Amino acid sequence: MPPSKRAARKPSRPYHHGNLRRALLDEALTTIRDDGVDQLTLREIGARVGVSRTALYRHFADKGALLTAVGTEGFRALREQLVAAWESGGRGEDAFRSMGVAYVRFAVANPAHYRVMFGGFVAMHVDDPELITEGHGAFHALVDAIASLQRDGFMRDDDTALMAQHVWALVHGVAMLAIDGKLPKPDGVEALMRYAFERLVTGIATVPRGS
Amino acid sequence: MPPSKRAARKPSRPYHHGNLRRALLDEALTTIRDDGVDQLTLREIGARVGVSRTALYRHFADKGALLTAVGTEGFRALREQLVAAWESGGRGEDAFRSMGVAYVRFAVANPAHYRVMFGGFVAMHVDDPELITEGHGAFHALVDAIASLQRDGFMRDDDTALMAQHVWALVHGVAMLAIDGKLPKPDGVEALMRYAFERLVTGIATVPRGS
DNA sequence: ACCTGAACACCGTTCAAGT
DNA sequence: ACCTGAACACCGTTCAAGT
Repeated sequence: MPPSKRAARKPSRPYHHGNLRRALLDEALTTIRDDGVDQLTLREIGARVGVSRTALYRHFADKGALLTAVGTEGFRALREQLVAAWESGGRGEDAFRSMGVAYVRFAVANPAHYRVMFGGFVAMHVDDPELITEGHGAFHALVDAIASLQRDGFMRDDDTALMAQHVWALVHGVAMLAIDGKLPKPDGVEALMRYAFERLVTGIATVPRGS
Repeated sequence: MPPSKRAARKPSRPYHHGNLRRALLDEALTTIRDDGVDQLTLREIGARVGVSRTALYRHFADKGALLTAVGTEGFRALREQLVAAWESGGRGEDAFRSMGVAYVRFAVANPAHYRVMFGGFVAMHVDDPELITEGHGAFHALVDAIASLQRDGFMRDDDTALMAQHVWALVHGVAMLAIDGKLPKPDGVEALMRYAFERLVTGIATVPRGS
């Protein structure tokens, strides 16, 4: 085979990637979504992107760093969807419920990605500052909404962070049960969301709603 | 080296294990507890038990089957602790809270084991009948307690399974946040448990308790 | 700076062979 | 039946070398 045209076209950028980091990350996300996280091999991503097995180490210290970046992107996307649900829902009690639905939907729509974020893979660098920042960001979307509902008198005047942890635990639990397939098909997720969020709101609202 | 005495002692059982399956499983549990699940290699367990690398395949079809057995044992242990908490707590509202505490404590005491049970490792055989049976068993401890509280008029007369899923989601969520280290040290877990179970009971009790 | 191929030390699993 | 060593096809990571 003769050398390809593209190799000769731009000598100042001799290799074929302007943004290899981005390409590798996208490929990793695709692989995780389609095949699951344990099908993710550095060699395969390299091959798919059209690059040597070791080129990845120019952009990520190791496999853990790549997974950390994947998790970071996940928290960013999750926060965006939570904020969107809160704002487009009118920032009231209904919007709060919409946030919960958005949270669970994110996990159900991206189960493997969600698992990387919360799966506790030892390979992941849990102390990475960017990961922590984005994780806090997603949590803060919840804190902000609760604080707003407290200000408007809809929710109990308990410690906001504690309330947010309580809510987070519930939506996280529902999400995990859903993606683990532990809920009855086909409507188990929807049914549990409706029930759980109703009982949640009853538990933390200012005025207890009866039945 | 001359052949050891033990080799000659009992020709009818020529090798050195009466219950290799049990020994392998125990070694796997120890490794998972001490070093985490991704340090678990079949070769290493074999070596630790004093057996060839491939002897394991006589008792487990593959690594996934071993992990499945580990998960199964976990669900059995969890159920035992839930039932113990419920019964020794007097089968009332306090006992219900004790079950929640017992659940979270199990996860916190055995984080790696708990993660195998719920981590969604693709390697695990999620369709294994024993795993499913034990998983259902643990869940049923919750269902039974709730049904009892409903009978005694303490809890709302909603669908018992749905209520149990709601409770399960919350304790599971609290447990996951705890073992992921996402709660403030050193008392974040205890504080959240107190708050979350209080609000949970308020949400699902017959008579709404005020503040 | 960025990328490469070869090499190293692993891993799960298979298989023919021993007792 | 149960166990063994050798072999196979992988994997993450390192490293000297190329442009």
